[in-house]
Amino acid sequence: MRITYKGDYALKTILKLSINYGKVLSIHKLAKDLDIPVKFLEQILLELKRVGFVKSRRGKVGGYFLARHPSKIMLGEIIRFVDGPIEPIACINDNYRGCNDMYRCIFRDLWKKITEQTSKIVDNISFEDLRRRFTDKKFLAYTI
Amino acid sequence: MRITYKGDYALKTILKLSINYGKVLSIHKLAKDLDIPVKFLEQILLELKRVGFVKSRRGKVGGYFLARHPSKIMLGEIIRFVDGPIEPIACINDNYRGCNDMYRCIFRDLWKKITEQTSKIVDNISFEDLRRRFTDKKFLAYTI
DNA sequence: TTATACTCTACTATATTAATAGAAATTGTA
DNA sequence: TACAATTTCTATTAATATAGTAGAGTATAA
Repeated sequence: MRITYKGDYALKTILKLSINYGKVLSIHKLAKDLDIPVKFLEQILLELKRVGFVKSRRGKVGGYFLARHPSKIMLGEIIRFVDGPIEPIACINDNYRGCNDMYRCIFRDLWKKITEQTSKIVDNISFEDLRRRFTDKKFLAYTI
Repeated sequence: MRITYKGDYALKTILKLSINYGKVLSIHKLAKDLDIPVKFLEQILLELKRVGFVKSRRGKVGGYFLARHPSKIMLGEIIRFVDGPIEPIACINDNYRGCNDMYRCIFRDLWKKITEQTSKIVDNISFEDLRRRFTDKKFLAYTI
């Protein structure tokens, strides 16, 4: 697993929408507050919309909002969608189907173990959990 | 952490040299047995030599061999050297020095936890351990 | 002396990453 | 109805990383 800028942006955006659940936030507002290039965020949000994480409203008071409650969106879902599989190496995905490479097979168990451990973390934390952590930390100096 | 082809090649090469500890193997032999492009492996071995993982002998019966006993080479050392830090996201390396991005800070603990768990695996397995696993598996159909 | 092997520097092709550009469609409101 | 703010869509681009390839040079055992 490697989190790219795109993934980082997506996670921060979903968190922001979670904190503001119920409201509609414009791309411009999100991009400004999260320090993300507007046009890049635009693309990310369109993808997140197509797959059903967020919804949008056009026009004057338009913007984006979460399609589900933050408690129903797991961190791992966003990571996998934006940055691909959790696995540390590509070829583990098809479960080493037809693996006749003995050296690779020795490492296989390790990559699987790492994948399982990482998944256990990201698949058990929802954006509601993150939102709660956020408010608990009380970053009063910042504007939410 | 993401293991690239280069990293995969390096790991398999060190394992091969561990299994054949005490012998000298040529690039050609290694490349052929491990199915790695010769000139690519050449580069990788030079890097591994410069940093002291392997040593080499030139000339007619030349080749490469481990600079240390397999029990003294940890998996994580090779991974970090070839494919960089274990962290799933780049900016965690400097420990978020001067982090005034509250959204990032929320994720920070997670990336640290994932990093710690992964490190715990790769930093506690030596190539001697891997060699033992290999012989225990008794892949008799293959040529070691 | 020669065959075999490592050494070194440079080059290249492709994919991924991280954007940027601009025109079109929608919608609330004055 | 006009318009301003907003999303939508398609294309393009620049930079970097990845995965090699090429070729000339150096060392060494027999």
